[in-house]
Amino acid sequence: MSKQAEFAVILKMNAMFADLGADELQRLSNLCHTQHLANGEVLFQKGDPGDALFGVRRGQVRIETGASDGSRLTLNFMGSGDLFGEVAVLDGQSRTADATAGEASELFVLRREDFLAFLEREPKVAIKIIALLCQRIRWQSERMEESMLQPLPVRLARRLCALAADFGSEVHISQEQLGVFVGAARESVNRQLQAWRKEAILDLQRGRILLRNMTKLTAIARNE
Amino acid sequence: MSKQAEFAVILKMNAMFADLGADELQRLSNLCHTQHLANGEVLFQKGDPGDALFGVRRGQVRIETGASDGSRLTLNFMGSGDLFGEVAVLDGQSRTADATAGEASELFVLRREDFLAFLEREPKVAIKIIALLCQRIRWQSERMEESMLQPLPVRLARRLCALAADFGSEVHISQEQLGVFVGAARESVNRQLQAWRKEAILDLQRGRILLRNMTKLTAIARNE
DNA sequence: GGAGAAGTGTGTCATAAGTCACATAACTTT
DNA sequence: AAAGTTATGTGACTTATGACACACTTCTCC
Repeated sequence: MSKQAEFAVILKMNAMFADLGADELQRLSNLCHTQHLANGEVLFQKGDPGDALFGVRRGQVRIETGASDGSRLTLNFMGSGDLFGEVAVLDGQSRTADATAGEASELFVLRREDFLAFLEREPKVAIKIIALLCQRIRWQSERMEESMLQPLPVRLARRLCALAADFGSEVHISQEQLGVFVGAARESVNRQLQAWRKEAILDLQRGRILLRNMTKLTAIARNE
Repeated sequence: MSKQAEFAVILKMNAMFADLGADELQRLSNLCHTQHLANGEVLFQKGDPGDALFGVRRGQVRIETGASDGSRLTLNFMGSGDLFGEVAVLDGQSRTADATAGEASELFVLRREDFLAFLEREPKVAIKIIALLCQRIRWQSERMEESMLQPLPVRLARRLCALAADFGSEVHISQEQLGVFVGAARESVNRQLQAWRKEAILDLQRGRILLRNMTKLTAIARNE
């Protein structure tokens, strides 16, 4: 499968472009480039000009925001097939968060200038974009509540459930990363995981978490 | 000034429609209705169908989200001239937050069906809407960081500064409301305010806060 | 295979905030 | 003006979590 066709599939999967016609999709896909990232490499930082949209071909990219004091909060975790940077590509303003490769990755890149030119040629797409943006706004609000009003066990359970949906019952992530992910200290994460291990909800290995009892975990995620 | 003309001014002020032509604006304004709310009356709740956009003609409306356990977090505080419900009116999905009148209020109402019909007639406006939505997304991200990564004094100072910008140095709000506003217990708010009073940063009265030293307050808001 | 690095397990302690329980104080209503 | 209601002030206690410190276990690389 050509690079372009692969990108078209990613676009199609991502709701933003889900109901574009095959022809529109193909013309859009033809505009893409690719880019490689080493593990830990920074793709962009807060404040950088937002001049492209990215799709993950393989690998993993963390979207995170850092407070001035160094505490970080991971907003999202993009895996194969995920798109990000839609906002920056539309309005061209600077990035609101940092993006770092969580492992060696390859990305599809759709540059702003190319995308805008496309939108100009195909105004019907603009209408669909509005719906996507609304969806994004809603998603953000939910995320907001989740991360601040809920206690750590709930946040942690939710993250694990979300990761399980992407990667199956064997989640490959360090406790440190998981800590950053839910906005908590590594030690706190560890203690909670230990407690759950004693309840046979999961098992722990170096850099890996094996989810044993998703039923209980989702119950915790729903806040009992 | 007619009701419609007044609504047109509000629309014009609110960036969403800032660069619409006077003619477009007028046709849009003609679609509005008005609605009255008593103090404490609920305009809509999370989950209600999102079938309208609102503009505050006079009064005050709180946009807040409630966790299941009853803890609440006020996301925004809409005063005269503010618009809200743009997202729901565009995608028609259910409300993501609650809206309650903070005092007796009068609202402009623009119904979804009317608005969509308008957009269909004037496709150029759709493009401008995209920019607004992007802006909204960015604003939300900032809000998110503010409210969760910062300690209470910082959040409180920021809110007071924001309120001061709207209402001057005499902010008319109860400590209870302020607590809901920054997502903290009333008592904690009180203790912090007391501490600031001892430092001559502000003065307290029943239902009222007098800001004495905005310099220090903004310093705290910037996290020292 | 030895040295170091990276990840993990756990104890102790400090601290910010929430909760509860009142005591006032200030407005409202009758 | 008496009674009730709402807003505020404050102390005592609890709890969740972060911070530090350190032991122990894998992995990796020379």
